[in-house]
Amino acid sequence: MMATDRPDQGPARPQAGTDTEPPWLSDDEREAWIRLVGVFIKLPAALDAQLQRDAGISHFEYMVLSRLSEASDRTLRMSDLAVLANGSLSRLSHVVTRLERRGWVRRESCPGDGRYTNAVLTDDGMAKVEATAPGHVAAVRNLVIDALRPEQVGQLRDIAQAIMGRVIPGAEWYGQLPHTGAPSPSARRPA
Amino acid sequence: MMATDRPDQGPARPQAGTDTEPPWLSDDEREAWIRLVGVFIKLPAALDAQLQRDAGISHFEYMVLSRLSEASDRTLRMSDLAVLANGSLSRLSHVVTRLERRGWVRRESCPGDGRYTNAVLTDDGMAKVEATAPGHVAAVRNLVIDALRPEQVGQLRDIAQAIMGRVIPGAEWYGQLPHTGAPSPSARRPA
DNA sequence: ATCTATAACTTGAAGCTTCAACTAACAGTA
DNA sequence: TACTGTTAGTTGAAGCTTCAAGTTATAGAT
Repeated sequence: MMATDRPDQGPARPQAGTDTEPPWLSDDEREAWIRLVGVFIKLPAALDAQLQRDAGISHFEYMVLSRLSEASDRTLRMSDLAVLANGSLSRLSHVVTRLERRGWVRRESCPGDGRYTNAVLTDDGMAKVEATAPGHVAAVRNLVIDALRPEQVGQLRDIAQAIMGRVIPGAEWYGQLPHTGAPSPSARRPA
Repeated sequence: MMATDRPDQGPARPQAGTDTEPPWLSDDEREAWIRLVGVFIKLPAALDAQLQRDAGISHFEYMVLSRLSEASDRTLRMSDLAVLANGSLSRLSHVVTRLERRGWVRRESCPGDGRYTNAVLTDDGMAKVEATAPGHVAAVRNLVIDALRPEQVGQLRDIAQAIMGRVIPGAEWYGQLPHTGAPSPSARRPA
């Protein structure tokens, strides 16, 4: 079998800019990679399935509601919320429109600086989050946490952190606990 | 702050069927989880971006072409290919239609059992994979492998394997090297 | 032989995300 | 005051995935 029959591995020659790197993945690396691909395809689908079935919302919608519920005054700027929910501003805008129609979120133009828009979680939205959280956490525990030995949880944290450092260059803040780091600044009005 | 303000954590009471489980995630668990969420949202986007920019195909399309290129006679049953590429049969069918239009794949009704359809990689398709693989492997290396210490690669393999065991119950085969396990049986004709 | 059940696959519609404009609001400058 | 540039956010279209329904081909039963 030719080397080119192993396309998950790489070329016979290194890429430009990576002249010191081994060209292919080793068997160990390849195995880890293929399994990681399985995880990042199937796990989101499993989470979406649980949330859709039990609460009629997507995982992204859940994250939006969840992040808002954690914020002071249940309020966050659209652009801050987009970062916290791991989505683009455009995606968030569409989703907030849908959440607004369902009565869980409302938009407010930021007093003092009309360029900013705040998303605010309504009482109904808060109730929705509270009703949905238990099942979601149970799913996370069942699918991920309980599958791991205690020391693997720490390993996963470090590995995920390391990958995020490459995927979003210069984002060591990633995955910081919201109540650990400062909530995104000026969520309500500009300084 | 009420407990319900931490919706990524869980309810004050355990879920049905998990009576012995702690109801919330611990801070360590929560941190690992939030970072994992970042990975499975941002990493696929980064891979898609690289492949789209350099080759004009999605990561799923790449996996389809790649799996076919590894198969004997570059041929795989649609349903087997769907599993190997981590997708639904419906999704695969749509994608193969697009790949057929681009001349990289063709369909063949399985001789001997017309219920099965084989997808076959054309010469153009093979050339496409060979041209695309180097850049893709470089991206995988850059975004994931090189971000990890050697021992973390093995940890990642085990962790991903453990999670897949929960996400796809009874799928310990997951992430097996294609050339290690037998290729999906009767890819070309029924027994 | 026919009839039923089932598995593989396809298809069209609906919904969501992405992408590329486009608008709005403000800061800085003259 | 007007002009320019920048950033936040919105919007519509295009493309992809999902979902449910429909086809086709075969095995098994009568």
